[in-house]
Amino acid sequence: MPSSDALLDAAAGLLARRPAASMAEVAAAADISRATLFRRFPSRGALVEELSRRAVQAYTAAVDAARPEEGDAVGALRRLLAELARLSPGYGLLALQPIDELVEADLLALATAADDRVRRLVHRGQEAGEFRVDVPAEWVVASVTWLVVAGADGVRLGRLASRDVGRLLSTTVLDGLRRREGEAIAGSG
Amino acid sequence: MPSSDALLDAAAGLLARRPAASMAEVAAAADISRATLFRRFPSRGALVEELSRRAVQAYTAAVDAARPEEGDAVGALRRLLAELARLSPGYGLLALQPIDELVEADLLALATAADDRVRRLVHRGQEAGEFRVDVPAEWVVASVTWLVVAGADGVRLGRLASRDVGRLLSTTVLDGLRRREGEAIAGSG
DNA sequence: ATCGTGTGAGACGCAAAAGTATCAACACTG
DNA sequence: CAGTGTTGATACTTTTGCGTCTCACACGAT
Repeated sequence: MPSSDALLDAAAGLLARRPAASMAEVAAAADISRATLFRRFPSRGALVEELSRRAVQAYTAAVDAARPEEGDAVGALRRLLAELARLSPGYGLLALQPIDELVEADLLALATAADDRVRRLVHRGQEAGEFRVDVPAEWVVASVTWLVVAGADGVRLGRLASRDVGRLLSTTVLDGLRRREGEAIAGSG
Repeated sequence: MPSSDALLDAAAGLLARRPAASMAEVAAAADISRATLFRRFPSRGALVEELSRRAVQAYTAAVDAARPEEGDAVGALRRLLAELARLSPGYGLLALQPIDELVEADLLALATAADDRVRRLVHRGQEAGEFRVDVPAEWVVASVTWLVVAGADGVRLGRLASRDVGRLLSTTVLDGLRRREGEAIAGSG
């Protein structure tokens, strides 16, 4: 009898890999019977909604924990990446992939609000001269999101050590964004 | 009556967002009737196989065009990123997401071979002293793959200009990988 | 005008999956 | 022991999607 957390973790892991998996497969992955699965979640939609909710909450919690408004922008971004790397192995943000239009409006608003805090962090760093100004904040949000997915995927496939992901995330994101003294900024050619 | 290309583009766009979409939805997205869709592809499996084939071939063609074995590693990687950025808007590699075990073995082999060429390019750059050695080639492959997805997604959502994607890809990947003279390499802390 | 081709609309059978209901087994509690 | 509650197994109905088929219509070529 796995706890509700273990059930959701197993379901997230399976559905991230195979979004079309049936409720029977989900139940098998969680080591419970199909009947019990339907007792906990009255429908498939309710299950994926709960999964989306957890993913968005984990993302929001990571942004909260990073305190993106405090200190210098480089340090704040580094804290954020560390938080995001922490939650990626296991089930991570993979459930965020199909977060297009189907999810509940309040969840979308939560995710958007967290994205906005990251955007403001980038703008703050640009105004302070820490970040290059020819990299749009939107690209930072998008690349961070998908690089977290890249890390989780690499770990899942056994091609990346999970303890390395945080460092690699920081390297890739920060080195492409940080502005160095005396370095010319390339134009858009 | 959309051409076969237009049909496949529409199908790829939909299935990348919603891998569980039904054939009826695919037909609607391509603006043809369900009957016609089945006339062109005898089964759903045949459709997704064709989609996977196209995606893998586009990826392989991009690697070919970049000539990763020629010239210095930085330039070669820059060429590769430019090629990948070119194919991303439209439908890109999104169809590669569910390339886990379901696809045909020959396609998987093709994709793996192209990945290997990229890995060798990274190793070559590391041995030549152009790239830092504390970033595993596996991370480069994974991050490039998903950053291409990030670019395509940003363009699709209207948040990124497609002509900027190539430059941003280069900035993010190369600045995190290139080794600079006189710069200390951070340990894994 | 008529033939051939491709298309959309719709109905059909079939299988798989969703969701519901029942029952027996087991654990925990007093 | 009696009572309560959760689970698994199983059978069942309903829904959904796949794949096939037929038919009518539009179109171009002859």
